[in-house]
Amino acid sequence: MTDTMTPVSGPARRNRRAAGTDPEKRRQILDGAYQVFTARGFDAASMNDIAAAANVSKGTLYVYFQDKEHLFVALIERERETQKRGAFEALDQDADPVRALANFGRCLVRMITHEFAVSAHRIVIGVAERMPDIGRSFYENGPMQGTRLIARHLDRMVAEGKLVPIADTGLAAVQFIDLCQSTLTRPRLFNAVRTPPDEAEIDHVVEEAMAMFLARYGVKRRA
Amino acid sequence: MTDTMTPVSGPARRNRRAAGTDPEKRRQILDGAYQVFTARGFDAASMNDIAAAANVSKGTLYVYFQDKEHLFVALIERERETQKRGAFEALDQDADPVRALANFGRCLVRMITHEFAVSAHRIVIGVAERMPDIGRSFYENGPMQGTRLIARHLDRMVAEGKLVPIADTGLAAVQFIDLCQSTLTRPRLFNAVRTPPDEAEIDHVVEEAMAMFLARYGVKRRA
Amino acid sequence: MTDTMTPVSGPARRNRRAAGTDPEKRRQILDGAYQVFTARGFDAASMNDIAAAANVSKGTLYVYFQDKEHLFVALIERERETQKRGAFEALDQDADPVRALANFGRCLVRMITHEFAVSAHRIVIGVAERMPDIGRSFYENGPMQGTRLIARHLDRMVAEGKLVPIADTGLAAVQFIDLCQSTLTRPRLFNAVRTPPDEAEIDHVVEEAMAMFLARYGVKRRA
Amino acid sequence: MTDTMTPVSGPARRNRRAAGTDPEKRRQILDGAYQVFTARGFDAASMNDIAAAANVSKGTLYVYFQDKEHLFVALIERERETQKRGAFEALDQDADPVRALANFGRCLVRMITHEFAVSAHRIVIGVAERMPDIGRSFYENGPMQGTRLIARHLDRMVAEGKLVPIADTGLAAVQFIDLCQSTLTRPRLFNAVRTPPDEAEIDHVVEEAMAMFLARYGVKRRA
DNA sequence: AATGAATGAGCCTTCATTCAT
DNA sequence: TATGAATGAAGGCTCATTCAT
Repeated sequence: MTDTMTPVSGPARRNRRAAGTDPEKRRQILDGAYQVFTARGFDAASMNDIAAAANVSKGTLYVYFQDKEHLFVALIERERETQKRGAFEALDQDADPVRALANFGRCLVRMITHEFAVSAHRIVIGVAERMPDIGRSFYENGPMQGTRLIARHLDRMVAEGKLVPIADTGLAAVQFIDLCQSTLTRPRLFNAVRTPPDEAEIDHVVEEAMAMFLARYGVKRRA
Repeated sequence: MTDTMTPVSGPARRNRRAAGTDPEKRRQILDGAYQVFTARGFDAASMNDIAAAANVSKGTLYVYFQDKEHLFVALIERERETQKRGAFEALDQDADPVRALANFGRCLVRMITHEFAVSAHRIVIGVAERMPDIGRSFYENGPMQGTRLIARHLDRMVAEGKLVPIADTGLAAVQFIDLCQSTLTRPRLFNAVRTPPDEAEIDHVVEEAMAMFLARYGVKRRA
Repeated sequence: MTDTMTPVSGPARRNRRAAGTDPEKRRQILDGAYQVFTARGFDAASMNDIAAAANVSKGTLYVYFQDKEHLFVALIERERETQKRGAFEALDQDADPVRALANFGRCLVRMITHEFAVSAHRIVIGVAERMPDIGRSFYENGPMQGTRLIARHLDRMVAEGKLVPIADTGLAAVQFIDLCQSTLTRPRLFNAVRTPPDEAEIDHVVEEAMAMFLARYGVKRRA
Repeated sequence: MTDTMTPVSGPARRNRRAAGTDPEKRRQILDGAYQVFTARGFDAASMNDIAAAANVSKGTLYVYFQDKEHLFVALIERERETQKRGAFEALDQDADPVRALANFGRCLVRMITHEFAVSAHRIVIGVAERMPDIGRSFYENGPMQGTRLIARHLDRMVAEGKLVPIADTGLAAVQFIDLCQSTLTRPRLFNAVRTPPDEAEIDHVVEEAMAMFLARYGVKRRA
C-alpha cells in the first residue's frame, strides 16, 4: 500500500513465492509422508515422523498442509494422478478393441497391486468409517472412474459388433475389472502376499478373465 | 460394606476360576469391543470406551486380554466363526449343485456386505501394514477358506459332469466369488454406500455371476 | 450388574469414589493451580507446571477438571467462597449500622487487596476480552454481590433515619465501596505496590471514606 | 516488475536511515498492533496477525521492536500520550475551578471507558504479575499522573478559598477520581458491559461525584 | 532494509497400561 | 478377582523468533 509511491522495485522483489508454494519442498514433504503413511497407516503415522522423513521441520508441514488429514488427502491425490495416466492410455494402445481391453486389464492389475496403491487402499479403507468423505471421494475418483472408462469402451465394442448386446454395461465393466484381479489383489490388501505379482501371473489371470468375459459377451463365430 | 456380615463364603465363594476365564464376562467384553471397534476403527477406539460399552472396568479388560491388539484379534476370530457357519452350510442346502452354488453366492454376499463384516474388513485391512500377522491370519482363515470350499465344490461338479474340466479350480473359485460381489462389496468398503444391498440387488448380481461363470465352464447342452 | 446376585460385598466394595471426586486431591490440584496461575497469569501458566506444583500427573488434572479454563474457573470460585464469608458477616457484627458500614469497608479492603484476590482480579480482567463469560460471571458473583449487599444496608439505614433519603442507593453503594479502596486497590492491581496495605492505612482510608459519605448522606444534627 | 524501468534511484534512493527508524512504518506497525492486542489480549495476539494487520512482514516487526513485549510497551506509551492531552487540557477550559473539576471528571471517564483504554488496562493488568515493570510504569505514567494533576488543582482551590483545607490532597484527588468512575469503569473492565457509557450516564455520575466531594470539602456558605 | 519461509520448543490434551485397594 | 484412579509418553498443532535472500 505504501510502496505504491515508489515506482522502483528495490532489493525486495526477487523470485518470491507465497507461503507453502515451493513445489520442490512440497514434493519433499509428500515423499516423506508417502514413506511414513505407507509404513504405518494413517493413525500410527506421526507428524513428527513425517517431518523427520521429509527432512523438514514440523512447523513447515503446517505451512504446506492445513493438517494431517489434508496432507494425507494431497498425497493420495498425487498418487492417483500418477497412476491414472498409465491405465487410461492403455485402452488406446491397440487398434483391436479386444486386445485393448486385455491391455487395460494388465495395466490395471500392475498398477493396483503396486506397493503404493496397495498402501493407499489400505489406509483409505482403514479410515473410511471415521472419515467417510475421504473414502467416498477416493472411490469416486479412483475405482469408479476406471469402471466408467471400461463401460464406455464396452458400449463402443457392442456398437461395433465385437460383443453381443449387454443389458448393463456398468455391471459388466466391474465384472471384467474384478476378474482381472482375481487372486491377485485381495491377498495383497491383507498383506498375505508381500510382493506384487510378476508379469506371468498377471498375464495368466487376465487371459482367464478375458476368456470368461468373452464366453459370456463375445460374438459366437458361426452358427 | 464389609465382609463381616457374611459368615459364609470366604475364599471359596463361587466356583473359583483362573484369572480371566469367566466366559460370560469374556463375551460381555467382546460385545462392547464389537460396538466400539465397529464404530470407530482400531486406533480411534479407546480402551476406555470399550470398558464403558462392556460395562466392565478398564482393569478387567487387561485380565481377559493381554492388550488392545489381542482383544481385537479375539473379536475378529469370534465373528469369523459366527459367520462361517452360515455360508458353509449353504452349499449343502440344495441337491442340485448348480443351485447350491448360487445359494452360496447369495449367502456370501449377504454376509460380506453386512455391517460388521465390512467394519472388520476395514479394520484388518487398515492395520495390515503395521500388523501383518493379523492381516494374513484373517485372510487365511476367512476369504481363503471360502475359496477352498468352492474349489472343492467345483471339483465335485466337474467330476459329476456338471461343468467342463477346469484347469485351475482355485482360480475359478475366486473368479466366481469375485463375480458375486461385483459392484456390491467395493463401495461398501470405501463407505461410498452406507447400507447393505437389498435382496433384489444381490439376486441380480449373483444371477449375472452364474451366467458368466456357466458361459465359461458350464457344459454346452447338445451340439 | 452381574454382581447383584452376590449379596456379599467382597473385597471390591471398600470406600470407592467416582473418578475425580477425591476432595483431598482436588484441593491439592487447586492449591497447585493457585500458585502457578497466581505467579504467571492464565496464558503463561502451563498445565505441566500446575501438575508439577500440585504433585500430580498431568493426566490426573484432566480427571478432575475438563480443561484449563474449567480448572481456572473452579479455582476462582473456591477463593470467592472463602472470601465472601468474611466481608458479608462484617455487616452484622455491630448493632450500630454506621459502625457496621465502616466494619464492612475495612473487611472489604483487607480482602480485596490480599494477595490472591489481586491475582484473581488480574487474571480475570486479563482474560475478559477473550473469555467474556468468565469476566461477566466473576463480576456478577463478586463485586456486584457486595454492591447489592451494601445497597440493601443503605436502604435500611435510610428507613431507620440514620441517613437522609438517597435517590439511587445502587450508585451510593458503589461510591462507598470505591471510596474505601481509594489509593489502595489500583496500585496493587498494577503491581506498583507489592504488599497489602497495613491496618493503619486501611483505617485511615476507610475513615475518610466514611467522612465523605456521611458528609453527603448523613443526617445533619440540628442547626 | 523489475528495476529496468527506473533509470534513477540505485542504492541512494530515499533518505537512508538507521535500521527501524522510519517513523511512518513505525506508526503503521503500532496501528496494526493496536488492533490485534485490543481484540485479543497480550498472549493471544500473535506476531503473525500483527504483521498482517500492519501490512508489514514479520521480519520487519523485529527490525522496529526487539520483541513482542517491547512492541506492546511502545504501543501503550503512544496511546497514553494521545489521551493525556485531552484530559489535561480540560482543567484549563473553564475559569471557574469548580466547573473545571467537573469538566476534568467527564473527560477522564470518557477517556477511561473508551474501547482502547479498557483494552490497555485489561492487558497491562493481566500481565502485571509476570511483567511488573510494565504494570508499574503504566500506573506511574498514567493514573498517577492524573492524580497528581488533580491534587495540584485541589491545592490551588484551597488556596483560593474555594475548598476548605484538606489534610491529604493526594487522597482527596483519588477519591474524586474514583467517585467519577463509580459504576462505570469496573463493569467495563470485566467485560460485563460492552459499550462505553453515554454522555447522560457520565453527566449523572460526575454530578453525584461532585455533590459528594463538595459536601465534604466545599466551603459551607455562611451560617 | 525488508521479506517471509523455516524453525523447534512448547502447549494442551488423550490414552494404553499399571497397581494399590 | 475386579476396580478405576493415576500415570506419563506421545500426539497434533501454534507461534515467537531467526536468517538466507
